Amino acid sequence: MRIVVATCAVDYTGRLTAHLPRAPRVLMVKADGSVLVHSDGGSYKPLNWMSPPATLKVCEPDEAQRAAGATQVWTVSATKSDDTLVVTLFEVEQDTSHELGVDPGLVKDGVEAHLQKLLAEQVTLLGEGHTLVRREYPTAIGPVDLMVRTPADLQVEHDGERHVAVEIKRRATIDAVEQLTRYLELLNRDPLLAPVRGVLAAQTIAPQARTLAADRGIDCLVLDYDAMRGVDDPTSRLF
Amino acid sequence: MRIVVATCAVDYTGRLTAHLPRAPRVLMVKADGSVLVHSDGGSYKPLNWMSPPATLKVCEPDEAQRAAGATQVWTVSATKSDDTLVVTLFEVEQDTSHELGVDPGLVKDGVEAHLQKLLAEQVTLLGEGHTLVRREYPTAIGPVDLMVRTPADLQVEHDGERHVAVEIKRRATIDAVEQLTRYLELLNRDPLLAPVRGVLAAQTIAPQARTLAADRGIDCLVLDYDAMRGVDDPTSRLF
DNA sequence: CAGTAAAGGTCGACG
DNA sequence: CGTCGACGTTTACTG
Repeated sequence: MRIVVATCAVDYTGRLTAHLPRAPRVLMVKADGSVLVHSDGGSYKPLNWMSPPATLKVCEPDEAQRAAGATQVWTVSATKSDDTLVVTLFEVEQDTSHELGVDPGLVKDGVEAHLQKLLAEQVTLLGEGHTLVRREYPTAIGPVDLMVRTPADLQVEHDGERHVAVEIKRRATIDAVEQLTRYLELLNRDPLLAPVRGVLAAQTIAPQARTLAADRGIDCLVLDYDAMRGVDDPTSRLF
Repeated sequence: MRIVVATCAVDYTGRLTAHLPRAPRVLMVKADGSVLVHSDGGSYKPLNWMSPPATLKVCEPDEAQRAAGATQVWTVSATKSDDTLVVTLFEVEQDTSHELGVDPGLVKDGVEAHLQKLLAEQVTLLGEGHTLVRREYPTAIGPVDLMVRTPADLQVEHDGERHVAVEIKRRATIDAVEQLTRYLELLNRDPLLAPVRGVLAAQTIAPQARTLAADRGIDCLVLDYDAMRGVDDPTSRLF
């Protein structure tokens, strides 16, 4: 990993063209040749970058560039496409290299997977007496997030419904409704399951998704992640 | 901007929980308190990060952490949420700070999209007094790049024309003329818009396209990308 | 390797 | 300020 702090101008050509005027910035060159151009603000996304795999070639500035004060010109080329990033360096404040080695990697606990696990444990959020059949219930077109059994005493109320198929999202959009619709069509052909009700469960549900769901007879369930996590284990989430 | 190269372990708690085991990494602390944790591979996305606005608090390591070799503990807290990033530092190889100032900002966009944006801002290139109705003006068959209003005093000159529909291309071919023709046919049925003039705007216009456009009563406008970009920000182009 | 869904998405436009 | 949609999306997973 090479870290350069310098005044620079950057030009990117690829899917689009982009230009960064001359200003002080931080450049990171990773072991695979990828390059990141960061400023002192914004979020984690660099102002400009080159994705790996890529190769960096350092050139001497030409006459005009040298006249403008340029000291180095980097040409970063993508290996698989013809994307190029040209970095013209002026005053270089720092230029250091470090051997980091391969990172052991991130251990993370996802959101949708976690919501699925929590709702599987708190399946009565779908209604008193409901019981989990299984998570990732397999169908020909993919697994349904949750398959749930409707208790006998509620089957009458719910027009004979015997099962509930649940699609879980962090943020539900129309796509989620379409997805669940496809599952329901398939599941309702299964005499061992039908009739199957559909429930779209999410932390937030887009208005259009809600409308489409209503139109399709699919129920919506808004999930309170923090509350569900709290029920799960109030002490487990200090760190 | 503070840049630290150090062996560290990272714990994130927020929408999800994530953990990075002890390893050498690069830490960037931006002026707004945001923090990026980078390894020597992957793409531009950090292994872990904290989005601005955030505050960084440096703590002394506790007994157990010190016993493990920790020298510093950073607690980065989001201002608006309760997300926290805890960075435990061990061997510190480098720790430098740099004053970068506010970045002049990125000039970016796909060429066609950029041309659209520029022409939207410099809509008087279509004629003095013209004003933008909107970009991506929606129609049943897709959005028109620009919808522009003809000033009242020019409507007479232009045979009562009230609006201009603009199709923008980097390089205009016959296809672009056909596309614009379809839009115009539709738009001219709208009593709130009609009569609508068509303008094909591009960096280069193929001779056949120019001929067909003339035949259809569509005007051609050659765009000077660099000049338009120069008007947009005359100081931004060193190269 | 390709296709698809998720992302602590991020970012910008629009109402 | 929230919502919506695109992104040089990137990333993870699955067949």
